[in-house]
This record gives sequence, C-alpha cells and structure tokens, in this order.
Amino acid sequence: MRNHTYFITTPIYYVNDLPHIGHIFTTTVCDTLARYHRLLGEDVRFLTGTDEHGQNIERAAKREGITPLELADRVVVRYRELQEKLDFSYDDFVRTTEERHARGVREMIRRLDAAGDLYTAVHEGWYCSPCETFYTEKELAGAPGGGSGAAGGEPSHHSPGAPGGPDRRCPVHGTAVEWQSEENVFFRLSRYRQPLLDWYGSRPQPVHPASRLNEVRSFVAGGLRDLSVSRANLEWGIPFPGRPGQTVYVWLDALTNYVSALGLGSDRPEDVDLYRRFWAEGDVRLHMMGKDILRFHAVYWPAFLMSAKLPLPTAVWAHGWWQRDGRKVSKSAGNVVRPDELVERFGGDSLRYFLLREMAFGQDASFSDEAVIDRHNNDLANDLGNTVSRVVTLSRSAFGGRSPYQSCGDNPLIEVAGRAAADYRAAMDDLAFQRALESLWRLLAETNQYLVAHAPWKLIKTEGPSPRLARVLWNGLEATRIVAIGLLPIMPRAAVKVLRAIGAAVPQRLDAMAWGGTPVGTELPPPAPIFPRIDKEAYVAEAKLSVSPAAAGAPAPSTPATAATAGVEGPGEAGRISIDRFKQVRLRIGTVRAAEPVPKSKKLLKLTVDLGDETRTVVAGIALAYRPEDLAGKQVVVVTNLEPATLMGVESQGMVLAASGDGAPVLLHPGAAVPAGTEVR
RNA sequence: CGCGGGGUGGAGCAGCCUGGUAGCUCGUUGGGCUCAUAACCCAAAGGUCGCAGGUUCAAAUCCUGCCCCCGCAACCA
Repeated sequence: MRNHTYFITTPIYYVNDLPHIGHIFTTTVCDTLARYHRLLGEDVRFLTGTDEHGQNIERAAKREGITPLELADRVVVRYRELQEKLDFSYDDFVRTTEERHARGVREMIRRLDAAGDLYTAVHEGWYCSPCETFYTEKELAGAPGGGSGAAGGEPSHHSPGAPGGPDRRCPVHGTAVEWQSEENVFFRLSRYRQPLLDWYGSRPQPVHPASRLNEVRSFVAGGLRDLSVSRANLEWGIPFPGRPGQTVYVWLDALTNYVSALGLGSDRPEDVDLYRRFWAEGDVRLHMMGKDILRFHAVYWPAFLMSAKLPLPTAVWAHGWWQRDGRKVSKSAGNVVRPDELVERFGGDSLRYFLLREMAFGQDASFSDEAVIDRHNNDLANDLGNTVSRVVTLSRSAFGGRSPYQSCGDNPLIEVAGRAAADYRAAMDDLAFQRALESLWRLLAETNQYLVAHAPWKLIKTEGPSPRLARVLWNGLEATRIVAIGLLPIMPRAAVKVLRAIGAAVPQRLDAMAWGGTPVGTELPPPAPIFPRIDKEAYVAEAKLSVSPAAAGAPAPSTPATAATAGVEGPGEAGRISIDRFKQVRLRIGTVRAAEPVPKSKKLLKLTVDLGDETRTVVAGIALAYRPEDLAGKQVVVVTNLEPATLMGVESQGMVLAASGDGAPVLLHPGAAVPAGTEVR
C-alpha cells in the first residue's frame, strides 16, 4: 500500500528581483506545510525555483555586461542562501534555464499541439519600442487621442487593422507608438471557458480562499480570449518547437515548471516514477502563491493542463500581502523594515513565527520590525522560552540535574493538552496558521496557570523531591513538549532546542503530541535562553541610523510584469558635462497663473505658467506636497526646452524644478521677484 | 466606470461563509507570586462592532444604499 502523497510548490521567482519579504513568506508557508505533512507520515515533495527567461533579464544582463545566465546565477545564490537562513526544506529547486525544464516545456507544447489548441496568427497592436511591448487601445486610452478602439485585453488577430484617429502615445514613455504586427503562436484558451467553470464548481473547492474563487469565476465567465504563447523578438527563452523564429512566452514557460521538475517528458525510470507519484497519481497537488498571480494559476495553468490531458492541481491557494504603512515611513519609529537584518541577528525562527502568527492567512497584514520584535519578546521569550526555563530549572534543582523520576497520567492538563493538539491539527489542516499557534499558546498559558496553582517552588521547600512534586514538574515539562512538537513545522530549529532542553526526543511523527512522551529521570542540561529578549528601543534607534534601502517590499511578484530599472545614458568622464552641454538646457523663471489637480492622479498638479512671451501648461508631481491654491502667483524655475510628454492624459510642456530627496519635493523660487520669462544661468 | 483590501474597547487584530452571551494580543490600573529570560498568575477599567435602512423572534454576522481609510496599477518631464 502506498503512502498518501503531498506535492506543494511556491511560484518560481523571477530573477529580476532579489528575495524580499513576499518571497520569504510564500516559501515559509510552503515549508511549514511540507514539514507538517512529513510529520503526518505522508510522502511529501516540496518544489521551488526561479524563472530566468525574458527580455527584462536579457536587458538587465546587457546593462551589466554579463550574460543572462550569469545574472540569473547571481540571483539564484541569494535565494539559495535563504535555505540555510530560514531552514527551507524544499526537495527540489528548478530553474527555467535547465534542460530538464526545456524538455518539459517541449512535451507540454507537443501535447497542446496534438490537442489542436495551438495555431499561428498575426499578433497586432500598438508597439512601443522602448518598452518592447504591445499596448491595447484600452491601455492607451489615457493618452490624448486614445479612444474607443475595438481591441482590448490581449492584442489579437481579431483586430481588423490599425484603427484610424489621432496619434497614440505610450503610457510609460509618452512617445508615439507604432502599429505593428507580428506572427505568434496562440493557445485556444477560449475553448476552456466552460471546462474551467465546471472545475471551479467541483468539490473539493479547487481555488482558495473562497472570495478569490468568485473573482476568478467571474473573470472566466466574462469570456476568454486566446492567449499568445510565443514571441518573435524574444531571444532569451526556450525556442518554440516547430515554429522557427518563435520563442516560448512567459506563462507557458514558467507554469510548466511544476511538472517539468517532476520529470514530465523524460524517459528515465526515476523521472517517470517521480512524475507518476506526485502528479499523475498524486493525492495532493497544491500551488501556493500571492494573490497577484492567482489568475495565471487558476485560469491559464489549468487550461494548459486540460488541453494537455494532464491532471489539474487539487488546490490553488492565493495568500494576502504584507503591507507597510505608507505614511509613517522611517521618520516615526513605526515601520523600519529589515527582515534580513532581523534574521541575521535573531535567527530565522522569529521571523517564521511572526509571519505565520500575525497574518490571518488569506488576508493582507502589515509588517514592521517592531511588530516582529514584540512577537519575539512576548510570545517567544516570555511565554515559550520562560516557561521552558522555569520548569527545567525547577526540575534540575529538585532532582539533581534530572527530569522528575515519575510521570503523571491523571491531571487536568491532559484534557487541556488534548484539546490544544486537536485544535492545532484542525487549524493546520485548514492552513489557519494563526489559529494553530493560538491553540498552542493557550496550552502554554494553562501550563503557567497550573504551575502557579501548584507552586512547585514551595513544594521543594516543604516536602523536598516528593512524588507530588515530581508529578507537578513532569506535567509542566510534558505540556511544553507537546507545544514544541506542534512548533516543529513552524520553527524547526527552536522546537528542537526546546525538546533537547526538556530531555525529550525529536519525534518523526505528529502522533507524539499524545500525552506521556517526556522521559523520566534523564539528565537535563542547564537551561540557556532559547529566545533572548531583544531590546526594542535600542534596535529601533539603531535601525533609524542605518535604514537599508529596499530591505523589504510589498507583494511577491514572480512575473516579469515589472520592468527593470531603466538604464540611463551615462554622462561622460567622472559624471561631468561640458558647459555647452549644460547650456543646452534652457531654464527660465515663470509665474504660476493657475494650478489645478490632474483628474484621477495622486501626485500630479497641472500648472499654467506665464513665461512672459508665452504661457505653458506644465505638469508637476507635487500634489502631495503643495495645494493648488497656494501656488498661484508663485515664481518657479521652468525647463522650457524639454520634449513635451503626456502624463495622465495631460500634456506637459516643460518641467518645474524642485529639490527632491526622500521626502516631499520642495519647489525652487527666485530669491526676489523677477520678470516672468527671465533666463536662469 | 481600472483591480483589490479594510472600517470591531487606547494600539494591532480574530469573529462574518454556517445569524443567538463581542474574543485575542499588546497597553493601562490595582493586587499576588518570587521557580523562571524585569518573567509568571489574578482582577479591573475600557466597545453605539463606520453610517442609514431592510430581512428576522434575534444582525458584528445576511441584503441594499452611503461615508471614510489603505494597497496595487497608471502617473512625480
């Protein structure tokens, strides 16, 4: 009889981005589940990896003068480091640049093709060369002239041709876009509308949490457009089999990792077995991800699998994001974020605990170093660490450095512990980590109450190492042992330390949570603090001195959606420019005649500036720092020979100068009133 | 009509799907204990569950409308 199998994956992370709190969170969740299911005796396989293809990588590598693979190698090292720092226990790490992955992708494509779901068509759309991206009418709608074109969503062969009308401009660059067409391979996603809807309605529910299921369902119900799965102008990727000149485009490439890493398309017996065990005949196939990429996992991926006639995942889980309070920034002590620093100083266990304890799984939550430290001090140092410390110290002093010589099978803690263990398991099975930890902590609290009620420190004095004292202390040790076992999936390192401290074995199975496992009469090492308290004030004060930039961010995008930081043409030697070059910039003093917010924008103000001989409309990103009514009549410095650009639909014919560091921008004004139009030199 | 999350005692949150004494952590106040990592235990104060309607014997929970906050996306030319 074979074991129940459990296959769990993180998304593959895009190597355009260094690991941050979002990646750490997703992986921590998966790691905890993997460890938990191993403790249940299941046959677990935990997969993570990196997505390394695409133009962004190609370009970023070029900028740094290295090959794309070298760039990827560099970032992969950073992900690999986390394995050690946070005790990630994945069984496999797949990279899309590996041959085994390309082989899986080719097999996938062969299957899609065999199903008749691939066809070649002309992919048309508005193309921005700097972006190397196609835009739809809808996306260009904000720009002047952007209007009511026919196309929307995925640019496609359905479009009749270049719509007429005025110039369209790129929403990113503000430059004119060109109507271009390119031949691409398309996947007949539209065919799978009904099968997908049927799947969403199946039991057990495949998409979690339920609120997300509804979201996905309505997206699909609204109709699906065929999906472009190749690019002609993409070099860094997997060549599309049978379609010379085409390269496999992102999602078909990336999503396939879940099966390519299991050996899809390979003949080697061990690969065949692996694939069969965990996918073809697997019991659980669970994809974990941030809610930003749910659509790809709950729509495209199952559609690909249906077409390929392969089994679908049994569950797709989208978790929430870690937010930061945007207003307080590093000024107030409120939100210094340095998870790497925390891990460095206090170990990965505290962070793992925090991530799972603080977030109601599925919802968003907010992250700050201070919150982590509070959890560490209150929950880990005070409740857990201190309880271990007090029972161990009492035992040692009462029984000559050993655990009590007698166990106890009849006391009120047994029922409490039994309930805690049951609640814990129910919560873990629901992926409700917060509740699981709460139930363990309830047991801890009851243990402390029990100790106070029986005051073993008094018994030591009044009756010495009596049987009663032995039972009381043994109960304290036993309760902490049960808590520690529950913590094995969450804080693997600390849980083992606790078990060692109380002289208990590290179990292989969760069944060990049953009452009665603490050995009697074993030697207990002198207790050392497992979680030393952190001086929060000192930490925060120090953190303010050295705020590391970009230490943590918001969600964990694992898609190439966001472009790499744009490379700027480097200036000459040592960053200097000639006076002639500087003189090319024409600066003049202008008087603000009128100012108004740009509709729908957050940061932009539209200024009407009088330059003496002419009046210009200038858009400035200062709305967060200045009120329109305060600007009228003010004199500002304007760059007058800048190329016009369109921002949020308003054409800006220049730029006002402002000092802008990390904080709010500060406008530059002449020291005394001068005629409008005066040159600045 | 861009996408999404949220408004519950001072702070941060759970509960809402599957209506029925409003719960947790921190903080505050008072007391206890002294084994333990200035820890632990007990008690108290503190809530119109954003607003207004509706359904119901009963609404934080279901329905409708409204107000406010936040995140993402698009913009700091």
